[in-house]
Amino acid sequence: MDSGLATSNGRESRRFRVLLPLPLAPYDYRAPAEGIAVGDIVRVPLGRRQAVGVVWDEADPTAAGALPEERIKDIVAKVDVPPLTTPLRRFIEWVAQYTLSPLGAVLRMTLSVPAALEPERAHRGYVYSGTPPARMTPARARVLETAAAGPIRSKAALAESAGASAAVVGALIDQGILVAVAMPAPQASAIDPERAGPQLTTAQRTSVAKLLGDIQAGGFHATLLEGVTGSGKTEVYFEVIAAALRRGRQCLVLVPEIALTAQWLERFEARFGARPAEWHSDLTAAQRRRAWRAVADGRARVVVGARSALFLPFAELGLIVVDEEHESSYKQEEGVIYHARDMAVVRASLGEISVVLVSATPALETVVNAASGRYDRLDLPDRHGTAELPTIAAIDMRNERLPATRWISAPLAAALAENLARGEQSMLYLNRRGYAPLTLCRACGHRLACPHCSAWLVDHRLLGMLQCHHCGYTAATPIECPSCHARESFAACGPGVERLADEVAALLPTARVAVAASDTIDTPARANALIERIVKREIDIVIGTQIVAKGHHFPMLTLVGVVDADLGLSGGDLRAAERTFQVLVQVAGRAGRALHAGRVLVQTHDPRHPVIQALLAGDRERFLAKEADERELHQLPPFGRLAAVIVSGPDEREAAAFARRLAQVAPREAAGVRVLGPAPAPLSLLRGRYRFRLLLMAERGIKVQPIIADWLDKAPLRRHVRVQVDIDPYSFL
DNA sequence: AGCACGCCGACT
DNA sequence: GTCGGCGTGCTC
Repeated sequence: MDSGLATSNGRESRRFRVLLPLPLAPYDYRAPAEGIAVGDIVRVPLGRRQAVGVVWDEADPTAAGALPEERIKDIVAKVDVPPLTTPLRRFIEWVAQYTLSPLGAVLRMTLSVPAALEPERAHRGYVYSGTPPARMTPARARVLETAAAGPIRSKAALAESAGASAAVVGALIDQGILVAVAMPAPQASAIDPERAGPQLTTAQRTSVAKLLGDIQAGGFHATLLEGVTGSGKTEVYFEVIAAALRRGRQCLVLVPEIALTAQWLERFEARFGARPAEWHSDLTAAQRRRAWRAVADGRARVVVGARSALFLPFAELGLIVVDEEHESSYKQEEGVIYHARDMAVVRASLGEISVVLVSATPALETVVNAASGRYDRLDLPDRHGTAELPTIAAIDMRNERLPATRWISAPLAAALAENLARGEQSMLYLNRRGYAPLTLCRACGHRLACPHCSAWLVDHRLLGMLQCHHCGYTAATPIECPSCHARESFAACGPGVERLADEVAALLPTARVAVAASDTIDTPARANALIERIVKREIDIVIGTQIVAKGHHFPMLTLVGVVDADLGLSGGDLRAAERTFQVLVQVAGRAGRALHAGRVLVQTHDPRHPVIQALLAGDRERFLAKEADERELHQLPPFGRLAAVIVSGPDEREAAAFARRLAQVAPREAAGVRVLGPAPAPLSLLRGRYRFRLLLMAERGIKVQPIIADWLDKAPLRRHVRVQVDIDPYSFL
């Protein structure tokens, strides 16, 4: 097609659709006949400002509704960054249509670092010109000495190593005593795939051979790599990474929680001689900028990152690994709502590359996909020979009759005491942060709730405040009851890990106790420090939330107590049983193996529950089979499709009215689709917005996105009311 | 997302 | 009389 146009200056030009990282459709811009291509990142005028966008495709100026030439503006400039690859652009389109999000909103996840698109500031170092300053001071002397002697340093580094302020260095620069020279960009340490890997077991070699075959053959391959902790899954996928690197491709390793990857990074460095690039929310602005650019221009050969790393602009991605693929933190719950594991498979498919899903307890969806042949499946048996699972026993809490302020049963307390006497370590697992999940007034029964959410405020005594776990609202504990004004009338209800620590201290005063929850173990350094203390046996009892469930194995940890196995089994979440089973298996896996047999005690009010039964029997296959039957019977994922439509607004009645309006125009059942609701969402008030949920259930083969799009078109939005679509919802909160 | 325009309350 | 609150609408 000839899209050449005559412009005012008589030269040929072309018209492109440019996608901006905004919730807008692509806009048309004019470009010179040469020099701009699809995929390029460009700066364009937008209103009275400029924006950066991506040349998405060629525009057709003759199409119906096309803007007249005089309304089209010129592309200002090409940004000096490699263009987005075709697979990435197709991926962005795919995610947008799948999640029913505006294309630009998805692009925004790729162009997430505006600063990385600015021209790279030359790294400048400063050297001594040889001319001493008119006035010499001790600080100046130190700076000049440092500048003359050592390697070329930046302004900040010079000040730091000379023990002078930046102002001293700045003055010397201004006077021309120190002169700027270009510094070579800091060289990324080279990841070396040729270093010798560890000796592999026969089972590992078999798995490696299959995965290397996929890499060599090229094209899309999805593989589930399954095996318990210690079976050597990581070594297997490290070999696959090495193979992809040798073929000149970049690799992406997705991990659920970056705070816990310290050990992983060490293992990676031991294998490849250098660290991978990291991508997660805790990066500083400068780190983020550097990482984005390194990924885009191909210097970052391996990236380990949280789910958002999936949208990074890889220049030549050749392999994706999704570690702990069953983890629910792969589900993004805000903005563009997506599941990073599933989108990783899509990304691999569009890029025609391999994806490896890794887990000791794979998600039911993944197991079903493997069984149906969509994914290949590799199994690693326990490398320690016979799978020596710890002995698991249930404690029936209905027989224990504990007072309302105690949660550790007599048998568990006895086991803890015994372990302490033997000098062995124990772990208590309770998935509840803080001291107590609820605070109420003894005088009038008033419960302290979050003003913005329908949730109780959690008492955090270590932080000395009340906190809402849904919106982060914090408040001091009031002195008097806001309802009846009684003083000192508050009672803490229920246990959190902090309160459990008090109970342990009362039961076993000599025990050294550590509490591990995401609010105290929030950085890799802190996680490391705790692990160190446990390994050095400075701690007798670790009390933790699910952050203790995975990762390190402690040989002297021989007892795990699951304080409340029923927590999480209730609550109407279709994956509750599955998740509880997974975390219980992982927690149980912490219990020692080497010299000492591990023991797991599970406190439950429902020892007959299939999850508890399957856990006691150590029979995951049976559990999964039962769970699959159950879901198939009810046409639930992965045997049917679900989508949630969440209506929210600051006015409860307006939001409810709109939700009812949506229900009135809901698609008919005849299409193989059913709509339930609206019902108040389980967190009916979140961050000051009232929320109502409609649930769409469809048969497996039905494409729900066009149905939902048509549906939402029938009910024009009212102001202040917002509609969110969650395809394949996980959390029902 | 910005950034304008626009229409109602407390102040140099 | 203005400064400024954020509601509404537009950007090729």
